[in-house]
Amino acid sequence: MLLTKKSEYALLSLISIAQDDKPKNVDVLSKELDISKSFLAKIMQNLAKNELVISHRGVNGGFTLKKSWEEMTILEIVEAAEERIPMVFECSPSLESCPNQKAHNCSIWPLLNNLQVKVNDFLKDLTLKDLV
Amino acid sequence: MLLTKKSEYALLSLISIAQDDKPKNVDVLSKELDISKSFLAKIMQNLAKNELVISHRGVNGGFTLKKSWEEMTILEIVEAAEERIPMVFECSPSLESCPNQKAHNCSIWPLLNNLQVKVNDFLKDLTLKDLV
DNA sequence: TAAAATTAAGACAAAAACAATCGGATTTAA
DNA sequence: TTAAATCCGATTGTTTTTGTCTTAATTTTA
Repeated sequence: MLLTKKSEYALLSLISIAQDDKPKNVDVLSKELDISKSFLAKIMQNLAKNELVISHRGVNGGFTLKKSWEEMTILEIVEAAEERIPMVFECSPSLESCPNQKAHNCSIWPLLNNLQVKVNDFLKDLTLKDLV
Repeated sequence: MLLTKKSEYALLSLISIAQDDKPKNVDVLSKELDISKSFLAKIMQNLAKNELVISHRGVNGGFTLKKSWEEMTILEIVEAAEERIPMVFECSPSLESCPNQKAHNCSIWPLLNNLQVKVNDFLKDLTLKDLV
């Protein structure tokens, strides 16, 4: 599977946060989406590290968007949530990612890389706004 | 990851088989590609079940292509090797594949499904011939 | 016909990836 | 000062991936 539940939860959470002006905390989010609270907390930490959301600690804390929704691409959301880009195959992102460095002479690397580029472009050209 | 080693091995094996007129057996293939023999044997069984190759048992046996390489799409190869279509996410192939049947009212399903269709189309429009 | 070569099939297992869970530390508003 | 909230690292359980092993079935050649 190209994406995991981390991406699903990140996208659904951001959509919910984007539609609220006050900080939204993981307790509320996890109940709203009916998902694990601690698991979501870690995902939100990654979104905060990557500057997609601002975390507000303490009482009445939670998360707010750091960028406007039309500036936030699906690719960067997924990349932050998964802590890597979504990969078609281990070697597909670049020549260097081939485990044996044989990609320059590989009969299937061009295929895999072409698809990877298409996937990246698709996710890069859509923003959070397109989902809401 | 969208694809696993099953697809990698299937594609590399078929490319090798396509370039030979005699049946090629898994012992030769696994040495040529430097991969596990029994693992490859199971993948080849799936390709045979899906009528992409013909298996020849006994002495001087092995596998030959069942269709011409320009008729064999990458999608059907991958589908046979993985025993399912490569999925963007668990729900992306269709409305029915949403575990909760909530896809018709889901804010991210259209995104996931759109990408799934793009991936399918990409793999469907390429054939084994394009790799050789 | 017998032996050798090969695929077929299924049970089993190790390793990696995925999906959480938990506990304690830190920060902040009231 | 206390309750509410995030932060962070360690750990655990489950599922998927990537094989291994064994036995059976089939085919060819000698």
